[in-house]
Amino acid sequence: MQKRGIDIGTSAVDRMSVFFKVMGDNTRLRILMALMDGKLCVMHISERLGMSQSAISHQLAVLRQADLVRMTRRGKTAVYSISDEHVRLMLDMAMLHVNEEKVL
Amino acid sequence: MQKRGIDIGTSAVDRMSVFFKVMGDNTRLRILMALMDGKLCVMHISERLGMSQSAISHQLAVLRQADLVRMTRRGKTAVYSISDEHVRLMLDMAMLHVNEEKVL
DNA sequence: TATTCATATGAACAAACATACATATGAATA
DNA sequence: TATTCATATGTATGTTTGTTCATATGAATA
Repeated sequence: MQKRGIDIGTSAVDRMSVFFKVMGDNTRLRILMALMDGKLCVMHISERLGMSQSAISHQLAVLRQADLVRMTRRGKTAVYSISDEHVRLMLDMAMLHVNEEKVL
Repeated sequence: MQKRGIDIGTSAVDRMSVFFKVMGDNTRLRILMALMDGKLCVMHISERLGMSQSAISHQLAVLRQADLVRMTRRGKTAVYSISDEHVRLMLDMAMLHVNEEKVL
């Protein structure tokens, strides 16, 4: 039977599909893009995307689990940032891909 | 309200999330990985993945719509191949990403 | 310690999805 | 043209998923 859902993949392809699946949600991707400009706390993200604190927090949990973002505390607020340069690179590349003119 | 599902995105982020969403399914990703080695017809893919012809065909339709694969006819058989070098590159990069040691 | 502020989490629900099964299409050949 | 082979497609179904609402956690301050 086929694995579905976001879970701990074992094989490389499993891990890849989890990675893409996590990226493949509009809200999560918009969160990541917002974080491309710099660290942000949950409230700011939720204001920026015009979405509830809860919705954002849930998606941040998914991004955290997938190790696409990191969290650090500054007093009461949780500050989120892009996890590493690989993620940045993938986002940049995907951006290029979707903007490229389809030749052929 | 939030867009969900695989549809024709309009903004760059929309198109990106569609791109990642299409990649983010185990079956579709395995199809793509199989095609990395060269062109394949539907039957061969379905044998290789151990899945029904119907399931594969449905997913190929999704991949085709997203322009991740191309189809050409050879007599009765439909031959599928990776659409372009961008897709290859993304797959290679994702592979590297999931295999990299996490050094904080 | 009690309160407040920021975030996280649990449960529930509607929407979206992947697959199976049955059937249709469509190209090649008899 | 009738048949066959390879693929595509429609429908149904169980599962997954994103959001909301309500509530819990947990750090800082009074």
